[in-house]
Amino acid sequence: MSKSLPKRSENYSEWYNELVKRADLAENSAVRGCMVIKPYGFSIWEKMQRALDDMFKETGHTNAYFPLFIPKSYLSKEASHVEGFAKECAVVTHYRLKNDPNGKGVIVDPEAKLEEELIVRPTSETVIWSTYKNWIQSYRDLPLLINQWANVVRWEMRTRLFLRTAEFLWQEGHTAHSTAAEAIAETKQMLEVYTTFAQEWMALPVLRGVKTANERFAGAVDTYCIEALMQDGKALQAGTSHFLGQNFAEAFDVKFQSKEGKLEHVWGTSWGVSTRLMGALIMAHSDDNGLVLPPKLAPIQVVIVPIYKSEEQLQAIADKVKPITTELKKRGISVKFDDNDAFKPGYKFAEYELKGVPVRLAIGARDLENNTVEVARRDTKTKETVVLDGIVDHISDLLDDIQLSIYNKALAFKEENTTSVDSYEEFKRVLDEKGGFVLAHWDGTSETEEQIKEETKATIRCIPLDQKQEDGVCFYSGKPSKGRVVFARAY
RNA sequence: CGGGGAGUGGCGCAGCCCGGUAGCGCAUCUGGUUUGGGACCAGAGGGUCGCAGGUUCGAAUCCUGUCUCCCCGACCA
Repeated sequence: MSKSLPKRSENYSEWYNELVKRADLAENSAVRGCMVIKPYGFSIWEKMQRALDDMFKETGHTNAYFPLFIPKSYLSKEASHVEGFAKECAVVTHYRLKNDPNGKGVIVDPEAKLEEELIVRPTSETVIWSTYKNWIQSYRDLPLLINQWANVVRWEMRTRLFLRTAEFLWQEGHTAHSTAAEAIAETKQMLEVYTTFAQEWMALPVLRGVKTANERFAGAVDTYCIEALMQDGKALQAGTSHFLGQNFAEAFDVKFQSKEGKLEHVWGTSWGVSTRLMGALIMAHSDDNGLVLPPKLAPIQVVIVPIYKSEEQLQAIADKVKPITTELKKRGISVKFDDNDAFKPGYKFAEYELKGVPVRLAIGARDLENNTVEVARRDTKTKETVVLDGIVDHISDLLDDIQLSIYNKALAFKEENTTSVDSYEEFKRVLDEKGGFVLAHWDGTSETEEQIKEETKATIRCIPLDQKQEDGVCFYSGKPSKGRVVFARAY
């Protein structure tokens, strides 16, 4: 195993794959397309879950759990929904194994065929709406605001750790409302929640927008999304929030009696983010030395590496460090004192850089003498020697500073890599030479969008929510347009 | 599903063309010296070479079949 990572500039995707494995985030499993999320990677996901879950609760949602299996007939109830997922569903056909009569392990018992096949959920709208039918009778039962944390399966042809795996973890919110306006407000509210989470926790600036008909969730009236920009200039959809209209209510016959006594279909939303966010986090901030984690999501925020020659020195350092770690923990800062004797300091420095620990303290004999500590920050790779008095405040401020400066760096990158173009030539040139978000006028037709996709591999990421109304002409067809949309090559 | 590549100790690879009973680096274990940016020395353990057939006195190596994984395309959060 070579010591250094591949360079981003030389082979971005190899850099990503190696980083994920070397930083102990995840690995490929024995099952094709499925990943094992390793403890270090999972603790980052847990931090994401915690922050998001708190925000969901704060906005009135409660968690519940619905089954992994969906009767096949459910999927066919909403026409566009089936069409969207049919090609990538795993199907359970039998419920029993038996010993192979030829003595070669076990075989599927042909006697145990299911009357109706079960689909492993690719998303849960259908089971959930079939349940909501029983839960909703009156306007008094509304709104129904539910989230679930679950795994889902989409049988992908080509997979990549975190970015696209056959099984992945996510949360899916499913809400029911008595009016369209209220459901739309919910859809937008959750988009705001995702935006806040991405920006404040992941330090990831995002674009908010609406998907075009082509990119819309199968079964939705409108799909809202947040889009982030990765360091290689490709866009990544980081979260989606769907206004479902009455599509699923009609398909599953979910009606409520209004105050006026009328029977009406309810209005729905669904929204989700997945372990894909891990991919976004990695690709947005990390460098050729390894992960760069925003302090708010780092499993270990501060690591302390002792530098010593003897047991006595180590003990002296440990004594010096003890009150600091106690005080840091009291403030909710996670800290690790790495006194493992099996590795030298240099090894540890490299290791914690690879793992993206935001702040590293090194303390040795020199520091004991001078009452100082060496403070190194991961994001800028800078080091300074600081006196121990007031070190806890210093670290606490430093973590805030790192969180902010990672965000600002990503924001500057996003702005530098957002380009407005007015001709097809320019469009193609920017895509090939620079990448990033490309703002351009589009005539609003699916035909144009599809042809552009076919010719350039770029898709419309979204119609931005803050779109400026300006008259222009579509760079592809020359037809009139009312505003610019965001194109990019995407993950 | 098309096109390419690869399966050999835990990991990364060499050996295969030209058959002779398996080797290197990292990791692991033991002992010692080390410790301010990925330590060094000495010793040790660990592989029926993806699987199944075949050729041969003899197969990691040649032949046939088969399975799996990875990369590139079409599909997708």
